[in-house]
Amino acid sequence: MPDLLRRAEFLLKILVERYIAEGQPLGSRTLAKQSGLDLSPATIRNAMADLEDMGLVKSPHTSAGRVPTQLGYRVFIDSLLTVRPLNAETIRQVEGEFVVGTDPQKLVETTSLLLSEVTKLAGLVVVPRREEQLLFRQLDFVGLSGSRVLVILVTEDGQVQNRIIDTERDYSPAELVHAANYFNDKYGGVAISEVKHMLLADMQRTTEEMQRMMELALEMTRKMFVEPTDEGDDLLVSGESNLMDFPELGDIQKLRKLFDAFAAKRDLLHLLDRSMRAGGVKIFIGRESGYEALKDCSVVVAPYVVDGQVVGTLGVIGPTRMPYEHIIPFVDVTAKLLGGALSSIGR
Amino acid sequence: MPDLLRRAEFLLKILVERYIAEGQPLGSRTLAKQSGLDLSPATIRNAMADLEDMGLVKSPHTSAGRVPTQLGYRVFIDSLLTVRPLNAETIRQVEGEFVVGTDPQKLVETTSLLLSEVTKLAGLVVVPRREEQLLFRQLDFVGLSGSRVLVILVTEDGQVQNRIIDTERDYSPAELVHAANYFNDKYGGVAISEVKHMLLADMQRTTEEMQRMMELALEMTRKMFVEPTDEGDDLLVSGESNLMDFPELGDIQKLRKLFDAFAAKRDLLHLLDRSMRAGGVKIFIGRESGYEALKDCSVVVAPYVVDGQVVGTLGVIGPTRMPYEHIIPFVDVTAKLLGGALSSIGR
DNA sequence: TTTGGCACTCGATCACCTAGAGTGCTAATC
DNA sequence: GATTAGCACTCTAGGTGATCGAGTGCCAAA
Repeated sequence: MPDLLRRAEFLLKILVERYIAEGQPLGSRTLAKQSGLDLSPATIRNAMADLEDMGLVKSPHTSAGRVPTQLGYRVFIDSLLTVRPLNAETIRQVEGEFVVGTDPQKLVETTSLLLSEVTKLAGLVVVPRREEQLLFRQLDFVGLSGSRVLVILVTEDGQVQNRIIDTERDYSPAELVHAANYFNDKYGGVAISEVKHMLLADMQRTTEEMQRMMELALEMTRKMFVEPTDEGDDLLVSGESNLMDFPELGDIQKLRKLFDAFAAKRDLLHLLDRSMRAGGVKIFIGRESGYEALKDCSVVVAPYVVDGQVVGTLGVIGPTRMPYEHIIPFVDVTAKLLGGALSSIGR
Repeated sequence: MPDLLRRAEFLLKILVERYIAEGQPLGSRTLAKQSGLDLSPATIRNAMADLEDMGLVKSPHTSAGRVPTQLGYRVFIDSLLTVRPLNAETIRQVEGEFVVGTDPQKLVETTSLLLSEVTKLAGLVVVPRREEQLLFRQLDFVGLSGSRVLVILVTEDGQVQNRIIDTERDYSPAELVHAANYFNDKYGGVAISEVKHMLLADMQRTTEEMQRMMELALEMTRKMFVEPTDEGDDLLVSGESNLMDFPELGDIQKLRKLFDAFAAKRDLLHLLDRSMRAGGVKIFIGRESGYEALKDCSVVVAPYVVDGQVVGTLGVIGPTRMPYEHIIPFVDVTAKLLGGALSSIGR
């Protein structure tokens, strides 16, 4: 009976759409009107009972109409959702934010803000620190007091990282310059992960053939590259407070959990990392994310591509009841625009 | 009647202390017991009526006892508070967090976290970007694609700032190195504000005597130094979600305003900047801060001193009803410890 | 298969009451 | 003159019960 199934689906679609728009449980009477199907409320009731049996809708209590379940949202998004293309106005406006050649850090911050401001949800951007994919460009050593040295690492895409390390003895400025030169000549343009390996290999070699310069450079860089950096990718969240406006998250306890998750970042990062592989927009509804704190939230994310490489993901987080038909295309184009703006910064 | 005044003060002290501890309005009966004064509730009632006339306490409603007003807190803090010295245990534990010679950025992040974790309030640290006080150390130019150049600025205290600028033409790597050397020789060790002035002066001079190198260095650095950086000082907030646990801030609307203030940073920065001048701990109670969003909060801040210079402030923000006797000394020593750890990083 | 009808359930709202905490005032007491 | 006991009063919190309306489930008729 594909016809009946069709109708049930159609009703589910209407129900989810209306619920997303109004936030109120839908009763059979209103649904009968909204559907435009010229069916009596009683018929709708039967259909709703079926949907409830399938686990797609549920009622908060006996006399309160139906709301979509997590599964209901899933079906809605997977096969019923009609995505609205973004209006040209918005696109143009958003494009203006992505000035090619801006400092990558700034760009990423702007993007996160943009996401949250346009959607009125919380914006997420994963800032890639994936050393594997970064190309080494140049290193600088700056001597500080007490045999400490500031190491500045520049990658091909214009990112700058710095770290203070302790060395075993004092080095003269000239020594530092020489060491940096030596290092830059040897490793310029090599992938950072590769630099690590080469470094380790060099250290294995017999020390007699090791020039003093080499030795120095090694000491400097060992801590920079080889010792574990506590920070992997970083997560940028903005507009968290937007989430306080949604009555379904109005419970302070829930909010507290959610905000703690933002502060901890770890779980969220893991979630977003998982969606790097997938091309295009990915959506986690409620518990699908696997994190208790997000059980009443949906996460809409898309990976972004820089110079042909997927380097990170971005998206938004909000209540399960969010206007997916607008959010999805918006996250999609934002990912494309950010990727575009970040590409071609290197040489 | 200094005796009567004394007693009123004493009662205010007891009242504030109990209220901070319990969070419940205090009635005359309980206060009579707690005070240990062997007075009947009726007498206490008279005294409370006086305190109310002075604007130091108020009752939320007719049958609910008294709570301190903003002014009441002020008087309490200014003249009645007995500050508890930190216990040695805590001090040692906290000292362990401040490893001298750590990357300043990391240090400041740790401090903010520490503040929020120990106090269970929100931690605040102003990260100084006051160029006036920074000494120029070294500059690097890294050529990127499309006649863009990455400028890396290192200050004497080991901070690194970087910025991408557009140049008028392509420069060769050799040119960039020369320009950097030229610049570093000329300005090394000079205060950044001074560098700005010298730069402007140099630009005024007749161009004929201007070497090509000079011209190049100028173009590079003009944007870095002279054009307004949008970011002044930066504010680091952590543990915001701690504030959600306080019933007096339980109103979602209030929280929303507060969190927006954290995100905007501007007002908070201004507030904290104001307290830089004052030596030692400064406290803003409720509306004293001048910001509507903070009307139910108190801010406890202290400036921190690096190498004899006040460079920033740090502190906590929480509900007006917070345990000042612990918070105040804790903010105080944290400021001292951070200052100490940041000192002597340069050479 | 659809529909009208009907009994039923449940939440929200309101009026109403009561208990308890605390006050302010007055008159008596130390 | 300060302190206190006593008392009438006020206000909130919490509970009860009634009512209303929305919505359901099910059955029998169309």
